[in-house]
Amino acid sequence: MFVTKTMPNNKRLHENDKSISFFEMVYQVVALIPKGRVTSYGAIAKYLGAARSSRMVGWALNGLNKTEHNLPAHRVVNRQGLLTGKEHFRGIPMEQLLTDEGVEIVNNQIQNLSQIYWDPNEVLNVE
DNA sequence: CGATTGACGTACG
DNA sequence: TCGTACGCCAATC
Repeated sequence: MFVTKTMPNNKRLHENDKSISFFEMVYQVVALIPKGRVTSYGAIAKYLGAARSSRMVGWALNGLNKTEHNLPAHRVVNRQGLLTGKEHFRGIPMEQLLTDEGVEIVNNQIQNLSQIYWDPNEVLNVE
């Protein structure tokens, strides 16, 4: 796995722990996305304390492509619910992965996004 | 080593 | 409401 020190069960893992990289924190959050739910690059970036680094989230996921991983990267879409990264998936298409989890997709657009949207800021940052 | 480029998002006109 | 500009961090050119 990519996680070496702080595990996902530790909330606010990014604030006081500088020992892990931005990428590793992205991987941790992605691993937490529940089945049948999706989140956005920006939401992850915001949760990591870098609200304007959403591009890096995508970049981090891109790094997963060249390596073996078991992360649900297909559950990360852009803010509009578009499957912008589908072209980068090898093997099973991103659209099928989501459909198998019960996510409705029409023309690369996730339906009822607001219902299945999973915001790490709300779920993981509950004080 | 500087410039460009991304699985994006926000700000501004 | 729509189009353009820029930021963010890391990797590639």
